[in-house]
Amino acid sequence: MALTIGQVATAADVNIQTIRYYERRGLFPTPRRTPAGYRQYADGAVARLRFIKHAQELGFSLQEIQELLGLRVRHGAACDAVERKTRHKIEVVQQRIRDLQRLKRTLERLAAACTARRPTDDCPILEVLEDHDDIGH
Amino acid sequence: MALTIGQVATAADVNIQTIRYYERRGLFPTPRRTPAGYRQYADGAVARLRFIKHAQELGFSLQEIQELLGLRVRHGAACDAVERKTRHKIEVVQQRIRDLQRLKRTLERLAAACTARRPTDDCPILEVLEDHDDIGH
DNA sequence: TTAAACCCCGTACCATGGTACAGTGTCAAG
DNA sequence: CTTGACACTGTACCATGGTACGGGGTTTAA
Repeated sequence: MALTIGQVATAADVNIQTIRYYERRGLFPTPRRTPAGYRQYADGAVARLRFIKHAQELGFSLQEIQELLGLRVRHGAACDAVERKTRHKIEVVQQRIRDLQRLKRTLERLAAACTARRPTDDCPILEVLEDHDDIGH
Repeated sequence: MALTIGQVATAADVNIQTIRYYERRGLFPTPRRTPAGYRQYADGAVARLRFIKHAQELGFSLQEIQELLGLRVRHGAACDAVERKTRHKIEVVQQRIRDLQRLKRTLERLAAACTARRPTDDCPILEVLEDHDDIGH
């Protein structure tokens, strides 16, 4: 069951142009074509697009996403490299989570101060930086 | 102790042009000027820049950062609005944390499969995504 | 008092991640 | 056998977040 680019675009809720753009960028495999030159996709294409969208929302660039998608286990080959990349990504993600948690705590303190009608510093959000500066970059 | 734009830029490790760009965008307060028109900054400017850089790494746009920096409690007035905004930001941050935690689990599963040297199907990341897709937006 | 090093402003340019448009070809229903 | 919806390519354009450049004034230290 081959899908046209339009069907894939609709299913994944992206623009047709975006799919072609990804193809040009190398994020998307070049699909088979009909004799007339129409692209033909399998169902997996939709999942791939959804993955890309999701990873983008999480702050990964297309370049990084391309790397993520490239991490596949091919019969033992290059498995070490794949694992190293993955573990590095995990570190980065973990650090981002920690930072966001710190920001959340700061915001919660601010909200609490607000409820108590206690005036805050000029810019309480900057507190998030205390003892924080050069961790993890 | 007033700092020149160049000193601030060096201390915060950003480009001078970037500071002026932030000023134009309204992210950065317009500083006092010397008679010759040179910008004069206080120490706080460096912290502010570092916060901006940091928040960007966490995936906030300059627009969002501007909103974050604007959150403060001013003698009772407009307190409700600030609290509402702050709680909304907390939601946003919490959702981002959840998304990243899910991604981390995904990556961990991939790394584990890799360690086991069990060659999986074409794209293990996609597989793990199947039960991942439309949660939480 | 002059050269280096800094600052000013305005404008142009860059990368990323798309999105639109023009001109053309294809397919399927009436 | 035509009309409308869709596809193709190529190129131009958009927003965001900067960065560089040109043409000028200022400060500082030899």
